[in-house]
Amino acid sequence: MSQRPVTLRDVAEAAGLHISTVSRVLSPETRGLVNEKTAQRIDAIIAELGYEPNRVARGLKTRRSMTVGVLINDLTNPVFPYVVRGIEDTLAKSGYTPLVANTDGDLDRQRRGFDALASRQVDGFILSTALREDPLVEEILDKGIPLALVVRNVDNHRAAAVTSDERLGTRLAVEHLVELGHGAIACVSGPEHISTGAARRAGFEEVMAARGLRVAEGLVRPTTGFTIKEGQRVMNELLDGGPPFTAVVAGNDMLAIGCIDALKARGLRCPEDVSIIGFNDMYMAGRLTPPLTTLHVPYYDLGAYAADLFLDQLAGRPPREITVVQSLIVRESTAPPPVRPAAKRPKRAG
Amino acid sequence: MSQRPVTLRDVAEAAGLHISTVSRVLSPETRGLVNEKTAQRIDAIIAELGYEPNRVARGLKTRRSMTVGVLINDLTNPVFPYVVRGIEDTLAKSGYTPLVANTDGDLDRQRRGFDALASRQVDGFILSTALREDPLVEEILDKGIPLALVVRNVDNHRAAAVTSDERLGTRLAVEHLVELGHGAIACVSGPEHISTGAARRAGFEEVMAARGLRVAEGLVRPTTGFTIKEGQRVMNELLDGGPPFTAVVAGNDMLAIGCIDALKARGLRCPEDVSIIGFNDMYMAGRLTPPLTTLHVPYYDLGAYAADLFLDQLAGRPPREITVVQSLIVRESTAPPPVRPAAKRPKRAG
DNA sequence: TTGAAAGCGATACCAT
DNA sequence: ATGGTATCGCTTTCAA
Repeated sequence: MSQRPVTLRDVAEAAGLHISTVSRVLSPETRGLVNEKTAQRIDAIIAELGYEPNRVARGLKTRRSMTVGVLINDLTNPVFPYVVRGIEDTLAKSGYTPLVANTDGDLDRQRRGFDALASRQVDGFILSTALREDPLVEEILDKGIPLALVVRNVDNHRAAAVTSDERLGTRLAVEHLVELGHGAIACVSGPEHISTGAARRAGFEEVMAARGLRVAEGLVRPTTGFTIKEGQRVMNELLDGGPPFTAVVAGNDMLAIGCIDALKARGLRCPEDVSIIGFNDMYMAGRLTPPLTTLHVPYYDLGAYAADLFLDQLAGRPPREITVVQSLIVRESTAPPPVRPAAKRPKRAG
Repeated sequence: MSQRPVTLRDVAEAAGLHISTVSRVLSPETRGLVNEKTAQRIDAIIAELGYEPNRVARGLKTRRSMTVGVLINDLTNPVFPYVVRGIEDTLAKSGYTPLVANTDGDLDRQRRGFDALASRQVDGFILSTALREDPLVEEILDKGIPLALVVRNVDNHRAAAVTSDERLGTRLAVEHLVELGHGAIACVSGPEHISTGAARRAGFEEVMAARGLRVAEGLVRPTTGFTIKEGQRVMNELLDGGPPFTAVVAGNDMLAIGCIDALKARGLRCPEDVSIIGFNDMYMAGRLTPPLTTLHVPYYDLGAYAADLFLDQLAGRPPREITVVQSLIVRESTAPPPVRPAAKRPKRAG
């Protein structure tokens, strides 16, 4: 800001009152202490002068910055902006502002982001970056700093967290495929050190077992990241060497896209030869080729609830966990299996 | 933060020195004033105690919060996260942190966002929300607050701004279509009160004129928003009543998608019946059906440059403008025109 | 080279 | 109901 902004002192002088009286008017809790008439007079002067409280100065005294540090893996991954919006909108209702930093899933960047935000005196953190075992989460918890996890959870469940029901999602996914007639289903499941990856894989195995469906050795393939490239790589492995299958449950939409790419590269078609189902229902998923069948995850709500959990802790309430439902969105990447079981490891097309 | 954090005073006491000496060590400019030996001793103690400066307190004194308010139309629009990342990465190098708020293109929300950030003592603003005539921009400028515009510019060019070369983009778009053999080209151009919308429309008309191509009355259609819905609406109008055309330059990818939707709804095909080209090369544009021919805009760079311009002003340098190039990405939504000129307003399919 | 003290803008406790 | 004053954590000018 450039022009010297108007301060409490300016208002006090204009009102011919002491600065502390003016201060009292500002806060709802203390406003009752001052004569209603003078209070209103001060209100008028504040409006006239266009006074805006300096929240930084206030924070220095109250030890509350009214800001929340938000660490996000990657804002350019289209699901996270929804999380951030949910956080932002909910926080705003309580006068809080999120400070968002990207980590790129990089520990160094995460550290720097954390430090930068901490030195800005954020009142706590919301993280979408948790690993199943996460030193940063432990550190924050140990320091007694308010924390809410969103999307990804830690294994020890020490922290407040909002996640979506992966069990439900995988069940819906598998049942959908089974209903279409699939029996040999593969799982390209995402990183094992991240709760969503592990939960989707575990859920898959559980549900398959519960339905009495055998999962052939080698049909469950974790990846090293939720990326198109990993989807391609693992799908190629599956097609090259694994047992036959007619459908795959992918750990998220990016992996699903990668799987489809790998299929296409060999002249195989989705869903005619192999059905593929993803997770996230990410932006434009319904407009891809083919439109993706996927599990919708309400990311905005995840963010909103995470903000709630965060605010809860500031109010002294104990941490708790919230789980939101996933819902199946059937589009065109899934269909009945081919009559002659597909994906019989054809040689590379051409 | 919960545990009482270690302060400068703690460090000073531990060192048996005065707080101001310790303070001097912290800042590169004043560090020279203190005995190198004691400076190093203080460094050690700082490390040992895990002292982190309280930037809020520092800001109160220096009147620099080292934060920048960033107002974004809509973070869930996949181009803006790239802008934000560019801003964030560049700002970080100078120790600045962006505070991001969404406006939803809503004036009220914009005001609230601005106020919230201003009261947090941001050192200035970066806006992606500018209208061609924008009261908020004027206000910020009039107050002498550092400001950089990104993506969208104001007509009076008073502010520092980073935009992409719409003229170049439209030229590339039109030339591409002309080379394919199109002559009757429509323009679904986006809102006129936003610089990108207006510039793309103006560029279109200019380039068409320069190539000696007549644009039939009614083939240039501004929209009220950069949305799929608007694309559909206007494309329907075009197909219902306008003169014949074989291609359309859409104001952005969302509009292009809407156009394609409208086409499909009538049993018309893109690109066989009508070629469509968009702007932005947004996330997944290459994986839509059909993959979109579009103008790539380097949004990350736009954000990075905007941060540079912002920092420039803090350093007292005068505002300037930067323009970055757009590049044509040819995919599958454009093709030679049909032999029998398409889009002859067929009755609604069915 | 280091110490002392004022002050950034606000809050909150103690007095009156 | 209002005023006075210390203080939050740090920077910075002035002294020593």
